[in-house]
This record gives sequence, C-alpha cells and structure tokens, in this order.
Amino acid sequence: MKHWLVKSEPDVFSVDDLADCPDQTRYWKHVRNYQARNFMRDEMQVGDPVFFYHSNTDVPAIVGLAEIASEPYPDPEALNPDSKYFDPKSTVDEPRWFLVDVRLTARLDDPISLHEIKEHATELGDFPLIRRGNRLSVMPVAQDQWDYILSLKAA
DNA sequence: GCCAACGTTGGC
DNA sequence: GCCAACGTTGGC
Repeated sequence: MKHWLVKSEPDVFSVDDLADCPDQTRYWKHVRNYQARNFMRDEMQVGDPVFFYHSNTDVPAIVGLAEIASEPYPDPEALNPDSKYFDPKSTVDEPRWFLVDVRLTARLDDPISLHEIKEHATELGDFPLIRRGNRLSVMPVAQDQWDYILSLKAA
C-alpha cells in the first residue's frame, strides 16, 4: 500500500465539490503529465490513502483525506475529438492517459497548510510538495511522512 | 539531438 | 500581478 497527495485548484474542483459527488467519489482528473500518469497507472491501488490538497489559493493546504476508489482506467476524454483533453496520439488499443477514481473519506476541520508543512521540512525529509519549483500534481507520500503530517493535525 | 521560445503551474 | 521553475514544441 502506498500513500499519495493530489493537488487540485479549489476554483476548479474543491474538496467540497468532491463531497457533493455521488458516494463522495469522482474520477481524479485529466492529468497530462507523464510522471503523474505513471504514478496513477503503475502504482496506485484501490484503498491507497490520499491527501487532498488545495493549490493556487489563499492558503494552500491539505484539506481532506481520501482513498483510491478504482483501478486505473483509460481517460475517455483523450479519445474524444471534441474534448479539450483530446490527444490524437492516444488510442483505444494504446491509451496514453489514465484516470483513477478518488473517494473522499474526511474533510479536515483544521487544514494542514503548506506553511505549516514547510516548518517541519527537516523532520519530513525529502518531500516533493516542498521541493523548490515542484509542479507535480500527483505525488507519493512515504508512510512515515504521512503519519507525521497527520500528527500535525492532532497536535 | 540541440536549444530557444513559449505555455503552464503555483507560491508569494 | 509577478515571476521562477519546468515541460513541451518546433526549427534547424
């Protein structure tokens, strides 16, 4: 089992939007980045825990807990010529882009802010979220990093 | 295959 | 709104 962090801009799709979805579950999102794609396609498993992170907002923060709710499956929008996510190089036989469904398990009453996470950079060690210049929207979180970040909320 | 130009991300 | 970082594109 691996742990993950996924970023979403709340203006586009927030944790509240996910909460409003049937079964608090929805596909997570039309990733067009190969590194993120590889994590989703090759490593995510049903039940993996996920931090839901709000980016590009007043207070960037982990705002919810979620879990992977499906096996990876091809992104149908990549095959739809009318979609903004259309990719002519993706085919039914050789899909290029993948989705997984994500189910919200808890909203955090007290979000864990990026600022707070950065204050604990030393304890966290190498963590993609706080790496300079990082733009990855899907990233793995080590078990001890997961536990440590959750303990910040409890504290 | 190189690399400049361009677009996007995302914190501040 | 600014700008650093990074990925992608396309000319050569």
